Amino acid sequence: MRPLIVLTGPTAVGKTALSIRLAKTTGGEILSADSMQVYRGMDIGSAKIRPREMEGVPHHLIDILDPAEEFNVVVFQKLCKQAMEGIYERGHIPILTGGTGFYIQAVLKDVDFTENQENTAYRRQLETLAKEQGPEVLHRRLAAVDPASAQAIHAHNVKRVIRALEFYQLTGQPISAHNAQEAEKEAAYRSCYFVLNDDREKLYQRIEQRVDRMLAEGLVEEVQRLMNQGCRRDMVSMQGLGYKEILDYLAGELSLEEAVYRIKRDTRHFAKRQLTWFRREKEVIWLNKPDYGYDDDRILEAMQQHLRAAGIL
RNA sequence: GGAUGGAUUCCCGAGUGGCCAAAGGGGACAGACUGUAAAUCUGCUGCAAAUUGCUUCGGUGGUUCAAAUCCACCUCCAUCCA
Repeated sequence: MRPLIVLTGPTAVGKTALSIRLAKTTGGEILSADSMQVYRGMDIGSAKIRPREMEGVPHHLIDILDPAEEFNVVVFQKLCKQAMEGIYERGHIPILTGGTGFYIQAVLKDVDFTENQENTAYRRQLETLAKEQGPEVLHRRLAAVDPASAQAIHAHNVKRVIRALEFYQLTGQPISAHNAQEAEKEAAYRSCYFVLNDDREKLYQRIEQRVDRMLAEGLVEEVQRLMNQGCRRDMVSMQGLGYKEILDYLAGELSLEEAVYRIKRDTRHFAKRQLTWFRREKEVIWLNKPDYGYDDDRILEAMQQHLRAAGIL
């Protein structure tokens, strides 16, 4: 199996800085597993690494799309696999860095999304149905064709109910069966899955500070610029934390103070969700910063030990 | 100094004699997640190993079978009059 290093963790723990050092010591190239840093012009709010901070380490999947373009796991997986081929050809080790656990899973386990396309028209139809007649209608429909999914997905979770219905409509098979099958997959690479973490309190402090810094660096101006380019709230890119709230502020629907409060709060919530995801993933190697005295040298050393044990170095 | 209004569980805020460990919201915490994932959704939140018990609604003391709810005094806050 080919080698793959994963370095992830909740937002604002300090993944980026560590990833550069890791890349330099392992001769790796970085693949960004981030749903927002793919977009050009979204730099401040997505905490994107600056070119000079890359220190010559090649980065992939950053600045590859316009904010008006759609992005999702399938696109990510495809682009990521492509980029990895190039990295292997160069004899380097790919380092998957970023906070989107779902994307990491898609690559690491090589989850199969290919057997169906998305059906936008059918989706829209279901969406309006849910809006007009309530989410239970869709859920009942799902129960009729795929009881296992109906059981597993809460009726209020319209997005996932729709996806399950769409899958059935496209393939004639229940998505629950497909998911169960994919869930059994093991890692498709010789890998180490590192999760950098910190005490919750510290993490929340870092989040607050980072949001304040974003404002000071001109987040409002950045969003204003995107708005002038025609970015609107219903775009996938504008669902990003910091973007949707500032957009509301610029539309006069929120005071700046309220917008900032929400960005901080929702980023905390997000960090919690990330942690929940990583806890569920098996085989992850937790790197708690306080355990290493907040010393990146020591963390790096521990990572190298794991990499050697796994036969990656 | 006087008048009036207020003090509720982490926060905001309902509750005016029993159906109140106390609505609702927020936060915190926990979880789900296989084509929007920085999205979407769920659970839980006084303590104690039970449908049981214990401690809570500014403080103290009373009335009552029964008080967060009524009475007295006290403390603090707000507004108004001096």
